[in-house]
Amino acid sequence: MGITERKEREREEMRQLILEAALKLFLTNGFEKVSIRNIADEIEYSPATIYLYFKDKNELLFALHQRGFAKMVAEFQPLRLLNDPFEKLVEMGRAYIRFAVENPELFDLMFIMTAPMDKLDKEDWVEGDQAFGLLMQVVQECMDAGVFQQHDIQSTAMMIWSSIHGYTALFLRKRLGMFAECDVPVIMDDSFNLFCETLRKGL
Amino acid sequence: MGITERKEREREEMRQLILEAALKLFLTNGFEKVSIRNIADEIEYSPATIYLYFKDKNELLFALHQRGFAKMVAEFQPLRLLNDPFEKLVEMGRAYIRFAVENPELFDLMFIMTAPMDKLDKEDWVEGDQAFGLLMQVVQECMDAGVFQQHDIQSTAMMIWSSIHGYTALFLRKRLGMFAECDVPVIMDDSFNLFCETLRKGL
DNA sequence: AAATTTACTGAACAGTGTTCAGTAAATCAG
DNA sequence: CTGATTTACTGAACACTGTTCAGTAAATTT
Repeated sequence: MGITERKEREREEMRQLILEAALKLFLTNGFEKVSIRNIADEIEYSPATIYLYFKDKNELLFALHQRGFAKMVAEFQPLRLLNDPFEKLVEMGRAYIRFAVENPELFDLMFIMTAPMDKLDKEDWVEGDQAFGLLMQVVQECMDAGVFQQHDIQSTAMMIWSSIHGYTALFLRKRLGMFAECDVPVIMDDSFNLFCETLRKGL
Repeated sequence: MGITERKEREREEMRQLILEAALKLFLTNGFEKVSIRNIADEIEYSPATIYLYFKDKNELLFALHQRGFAKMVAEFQPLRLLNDPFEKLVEMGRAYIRFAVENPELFDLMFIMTAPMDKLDKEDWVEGDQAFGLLMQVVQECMDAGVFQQHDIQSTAMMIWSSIHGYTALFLRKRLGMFAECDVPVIMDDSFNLFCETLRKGL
């Protein structure tokens, strides 16, 4: 009975169609300014239809959020080639910041916006979990290689992630108004390099 | 002609009345769930009245945001008594995190939400500027005392602020789902202590 | 061919931020 | 004190928002 399979496939195609349209609109107009009606218009369906494929707007956002992680993980792949674990860590941080600056809307959805996380009960956040696992792995390598002293991995990884995340969060939410606009990138860079140096010397 | 003075005073009182009501509602119900109409109801005025005192919702939010900074600065005062500059820095970080955890809505407004910063043209962000100045001062003291090596102050202060801010941003936006809920505070604390230790050794 | 399931929609509900003509009171000028 | 003007406020509306639900037309099953 291939008919139910086809139905299911069509259903999945429709979901993807919605997500694609939503992503396109979000990336061009920003999240705040895109409504369910806009998305419905884009795919030439009624707004009510969207609710046949997603429970509510948050679920739709969460689906996009997963796409964001897929993209980020893809961009992290080249790092696997690096041999020096510390260099790998540093480049990972740089990639994180670069991703945030180049994909502000996606990054927002993944790490800053409240909306997509509102419904999540407990440990459904597989994507975040995996990404953090990757970081812990690299940190472990640094410790094994003697670049860092032995410390609790979770806390160490958390410390590094938080630090890197801080830059992006403050930058994306426009909290660096105390610097001249043109100085911001260079200060961010200097600051990041200083952090790396400090880690290498002090951790 | 004391009449214009009285008018001005009454106007300021009205502004404060609105802000007080708004803050009360925001802190009890969260920012997302409070509308201009709610605030108007609370003070028993028409919604349109609020627009006679604030250009739009963002301006109202920005006014509250300033109150948040006032409260934060007040909580930072006891730190002035500390003599050891490094201890001062550490306690400043701890106070920042504590403020975020104990006043999540205010902190959100001050450092995470986009809304209040949307209209701000360039360097209107006096509050943030002052707070950052305070941090730079302490960092300078640490360098002078020989706890840190000499580095560019702005970048160093930025590095420290970002790092501390990262914890709070990830925590408040519920991105620590990879840890068991009960572990979060202890990991945050371990991680913060590790950061301080790393700074002392490596900076 | 008839009955049933599926996919979709128009219209509505209750809410949002914001504007604006209109009103009543306070202030000013003569 | 009276009439004109300014001030403070409001009700109603506009153009949105997310979401629901009865109703419809097509696809599928019987």
